[in-house]
Amino acid sequence: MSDKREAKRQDLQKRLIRATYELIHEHGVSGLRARDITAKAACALGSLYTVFSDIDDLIIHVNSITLGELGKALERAQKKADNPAEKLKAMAREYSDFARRNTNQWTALFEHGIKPEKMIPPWHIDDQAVLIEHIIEPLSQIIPGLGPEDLELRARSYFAAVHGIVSINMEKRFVALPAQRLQSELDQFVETLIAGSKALTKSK
Amino acid sequence: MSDKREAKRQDLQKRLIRATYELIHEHGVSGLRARDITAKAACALGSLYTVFSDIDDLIIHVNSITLGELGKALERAQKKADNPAEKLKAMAREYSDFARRNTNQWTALFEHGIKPEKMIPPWHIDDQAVLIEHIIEPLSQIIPGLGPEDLELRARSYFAAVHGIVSINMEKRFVALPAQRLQSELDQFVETLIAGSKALTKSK
DNA sequence: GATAAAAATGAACGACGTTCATTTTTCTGA
DNA sequence: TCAGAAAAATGAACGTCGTTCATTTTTATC
Repeated sequence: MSDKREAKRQDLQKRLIRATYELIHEHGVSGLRARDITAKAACALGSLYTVFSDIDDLIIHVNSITLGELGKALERAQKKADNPAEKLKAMAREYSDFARRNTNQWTALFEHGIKPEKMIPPWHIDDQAVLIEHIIEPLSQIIPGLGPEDLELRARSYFAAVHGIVSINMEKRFVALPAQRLQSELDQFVETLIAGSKALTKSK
Repeated sequence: MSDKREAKRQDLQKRLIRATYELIHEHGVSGLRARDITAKAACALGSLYTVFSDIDDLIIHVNSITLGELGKALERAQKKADNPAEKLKAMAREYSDFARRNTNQWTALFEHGIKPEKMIPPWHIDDQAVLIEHIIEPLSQIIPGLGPEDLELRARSYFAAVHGIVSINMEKRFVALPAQRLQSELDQFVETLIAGSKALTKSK
């Protein structure tokens, strides 16, 4: 058996990621401490650095898990609806709901101040595709005749717009809308976007 | 003269804010150190805490200055255009340009992870009104017959949407669009929003 | 099972924000 | 004008934290 080492290594990784996930879930990313993580993972302080380069590295792994969960939630929401416009509205609603249900994880994912000097690993950037991929198909039905790369760009912008509305309501800046009000505002917003898209493609 | 104390106090405040402003402008908020601030302000380390409660307190003051600058920029952009739709587009463009020109300040303003436990002072929340106030009037011409509070909410959402698009392009998440491409995407986006607003108000 | 290689450990380091005992400056009133 | 009180400035010291590293423990090889 030559892979007991690898097995232990992977187990340690898993325990550290799980511990970080739980600490972020419960207490948020801002109070995250290396000593708490290693205590929860039942390993020594230094062990963290034999498996991850950084605490940020660990946070990024948790963020990828969060992206996976968010992707599943968006996919489910979209599958329930049966026409493109309803799919987009359902996803916007689910996005805001997910942020409300998992505020700490969501904050870690989007508001964790990245140190500008070091790069985000490519695999994590790939994991962010879930934010957009379920938008593309319904959008293509609403705006037919758009090339694949224009379509993806448009999907990005629409995601970013919804994200902006949700995130401004999650932060303390401005007054936070009650959940009910935010949802109707989002509905209205997506409808406006769809109506505008249709109007402009027709006139062109 | 009984106010020499007050004068010195205010001078110290000004020097600390100016020093923080310059350090953020040059090196960004992430590398900000109390020792650098006080060195630049030519005072002792401890003096910072006789005038501000925190480094965060100081950052908030700088953020309010940035909001003022941003507000002026948006106002100028809006004044140059001569119809509501062009005003909104000009402001979206200027918003993205401002973020590009003053990336470090902009990041400090919007992405500085706020410690969730302590409150943002009311005067700083008030200062954020500049982000919205120049949107309201043009928007009211595009969507007539909307009550003042609905109008303000709508303006907030539209600002947040543009902010979302800009901020996703400023961060490393997803690929950053070239400035040119972002501007045309923003133009397109604002036009879509306007067309959609008009279409929906007409049909209702 | 002896030896070498790899990994785990936690004490120690360095950087930082904040505090606090001490010194310096300012104010008061005779 | 000056003595004494009040306020403010000072920077050394403290505590917390992320990260490193010499040492110990575990695993692989023959």
